[in-house]
Amino acid sequence: MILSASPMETGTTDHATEADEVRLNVLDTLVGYHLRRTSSLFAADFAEALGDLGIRQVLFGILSTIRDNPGINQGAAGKVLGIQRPNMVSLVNDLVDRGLIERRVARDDRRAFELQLTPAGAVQIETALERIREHEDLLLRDLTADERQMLIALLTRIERTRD
Amino acid sequence: MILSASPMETGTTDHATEADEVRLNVLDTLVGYHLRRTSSLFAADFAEALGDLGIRQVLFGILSTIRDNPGINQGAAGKVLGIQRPNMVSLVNDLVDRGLIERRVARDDRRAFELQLTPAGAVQIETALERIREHEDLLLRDLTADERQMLIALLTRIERTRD
DNA sequence: TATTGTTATACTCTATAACTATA
DNA sequence: TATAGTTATAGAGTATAACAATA
Repeated sequence: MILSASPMETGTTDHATEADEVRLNVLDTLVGYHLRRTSSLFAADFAEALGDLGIRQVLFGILSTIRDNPGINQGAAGKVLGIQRPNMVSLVNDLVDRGLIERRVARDDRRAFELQLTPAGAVQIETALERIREHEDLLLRDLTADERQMLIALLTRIERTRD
Repeated sequence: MILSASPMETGTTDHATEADEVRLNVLDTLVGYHLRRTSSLFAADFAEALGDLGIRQVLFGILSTIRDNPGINQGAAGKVLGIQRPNMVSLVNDLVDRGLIERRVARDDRRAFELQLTPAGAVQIETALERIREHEDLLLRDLTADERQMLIALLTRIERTRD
C-alpha cells in the first residue's frame, strides 16, 4: 500500500504503520531537510570512524585550521569555523590537555593566545585525515568525482551567500 | 597577507590573526564539513524565521510526516525521520499539548498510538510551510532552479546509499 | 570604550539502559 | 519473546550574559 501524496485526501482511514510505506512528500522538497539528514549521517559515521582517536568533527576543524594557519588566535579560529568564543575555551583546553596543540601568549597582544600544532598534533591530524578520506569515500561512493565536486561547489556557494 | 596553502611551509612565523586572511585548505575539500556548515546555517535561519510559531525543524518534520501519512504510529514516524523512540515522546507530547496533533490508541494494537493532525495543526503547518519556502528561497537565492534540484538529487542519493 | 579569553548557565539534540503494557 | 511507548539520564552542541585583563 502506497499512501496518497495529496493533502486533499487526508480524510482517508488508511494507516501507514510500516516504514516502507511512509512518504515524506513535503520534506523531500526541502533542501534544509536533506542537509539536516545528510549532515547527521556524516556526523554519525565520522564519530564511528574516528571515535577511537578522540577526534570529533569540531576538534578536527580546529586542528586543521591551526595547521593551515599556524599562530592563529583562538578567537579568529573560532570565527572562521563558526564556533562562538565561549565554546572555544573547553575545545582548545581539550586539545592542549591532550598535547595536540600549544597555546602561547601573543607577543603583540597579551590578551590573545597564538595556537600551534605540536609534533604529536601534526601526526594525529594526518592519521585523522586518512580516516576521514576513507569515511567520505564510503559515504559518497555512489557519486562520481564530478558530482562530488559539484556538490562541494553548490554548498560553498550557499555558505558564501551573504545578507 | 594570504597564508600559504602548503603544509610543508608551516615552519613559517607568519600569523593569521584576522578572519579575512584565514584559509580553510583541508576543510574546504571535505563534503562533511560543508554539510555541517550549511545545515547549521539552515537550522539557525529556520529558527529565526519560525521561532515565533514555536515550530522547530524536528517538529515540522513530525507534523508534515503525520499530514502526509495520517494515522501513522509514533514509532514509524520517528523511524522515517531518524528520531529514536525515546526522543519522540517529548516531541509528540509537545505537539499534543499545543493542540496541533491528536494521539489515539490504535484499534488493532493497543500498545500503539495513531497520530493525526488537528484542524489547528493543519492550519499551522500551512503557515509554517509558507515561511519555510521564503526562508529556503532566501538562503538559496544564488542557485538556479536547476541547481537547487541538482542539490536535492545529490543529497537524496547520499541518503539512499546503504551499507 | 572595545576586545580576548573566561566562567556560568541553559536549552536543544541525541543516545542508551531499563521499565510497562501489550502482542 | 518481541514490540510500542515511556522514564531517566548523560553527553554533545550551541547560545547568552557578565566578568577580568589588556588594548
